[in-house]
Amino acid sequence: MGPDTQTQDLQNRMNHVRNVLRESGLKLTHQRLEILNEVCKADDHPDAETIYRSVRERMPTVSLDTVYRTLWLLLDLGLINALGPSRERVRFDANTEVHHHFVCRKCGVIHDFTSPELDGVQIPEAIRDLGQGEKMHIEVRGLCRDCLKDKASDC
Amino acid sequence: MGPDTQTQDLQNRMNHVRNVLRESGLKLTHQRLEILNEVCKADDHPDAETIYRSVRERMPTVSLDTVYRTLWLLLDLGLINALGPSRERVRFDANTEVHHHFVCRKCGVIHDFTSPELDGVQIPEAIRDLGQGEKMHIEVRGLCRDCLKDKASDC
DNA sequence: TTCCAAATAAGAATAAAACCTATTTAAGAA
DNA sequence: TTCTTAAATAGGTTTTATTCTTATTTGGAA
Ligand SMILES: [Mn+2]
Ligand SMILES: [Mn+2]
Ligand SMILES: [Zn+2]
Ligand SMILES: [Zn+2]
Repeated sequence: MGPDTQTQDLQNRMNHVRNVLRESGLKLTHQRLEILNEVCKADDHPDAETIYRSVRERMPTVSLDTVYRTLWLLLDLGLINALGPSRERVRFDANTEVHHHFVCRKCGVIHDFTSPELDGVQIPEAIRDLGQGEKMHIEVRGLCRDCLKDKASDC
Repeated sequence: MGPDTQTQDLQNRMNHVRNVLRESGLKLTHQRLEILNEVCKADDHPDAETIYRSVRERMPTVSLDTVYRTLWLLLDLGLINALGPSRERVRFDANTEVHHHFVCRKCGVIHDFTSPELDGVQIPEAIRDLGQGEKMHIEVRGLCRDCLKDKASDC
């Protein structure tokens, strides 16, 4: 993928986000566009502080709070992803049998599940180039039954 | 699994940990055994604070710091697992194509990878009972090339 | 029983993320 | 264009999960 294609991609991306924001009745602020631009340019999974520092080069008065708010907003809109669950503390699991987790994105409850298909999944060969794989974590995120019920009764 | 089997299981578990600690030249303190007991009894993925409160009922002078140190120790020994961000901040990813992550447990670097097998994995039916699955996160944890090299040169 | 490295308790420190509020601004209406 | 206002921001403060510091205690070997 050449630099032209990449630039084109970024343009498309920016336009798409502009549309989503507009359709959601959200304002297209300079801050949001700069932050979006930075997170789209990065391919190394930056944290909020790193994005903050980059944005500040072009926009010295931007606040860290705005960076956080904007990133959570883009996440809610499904325009970016987050690694390592936010607002969560570490939780411990003494169950060492093979099993996986369903994590509720609203209340944070974690349920175990097993699944013949997933239980059999092995660490793929492809990661040999990246390092030595030790453990695989498979996690499904969504809304638990209780939170679905709460949402339904909000009408 | 009846209550007797469960008690038996817990006993086996405790004995196993006693052996691992002894073999590693670590002390079998009352605190460690109480904390281990609590984390093994729980099946709801408790956080450190919750374990702390439970342990404190039987051992009122235990400190939160000891709970944390013990849980990280058990984790290092491979006797329990951790869910969520340990010592890590949230990181963002604007790449919305289907892909997965290799996370180095030492330096925290995150690399993308794709794998025909994993890319095809769907959210299993089994979680219907638990709620509405929205996204699947597959993550391989291990040591990256650089950290492997560092470890080798430590000799 | 004695001894000491390892472990702990208690309190202080750190830092990621959220909160508060006065001020600014995007964007629709006039 | 100017006016209007709810939404968004800046900057400072607060919260809180986790780690650090240090004086004291203790497990376990001799
Ligand atoms: Mn589990
Ligand atoms: Mn990625
Ligand atoms: Zn929930
Ligand atoms: Zn590494």
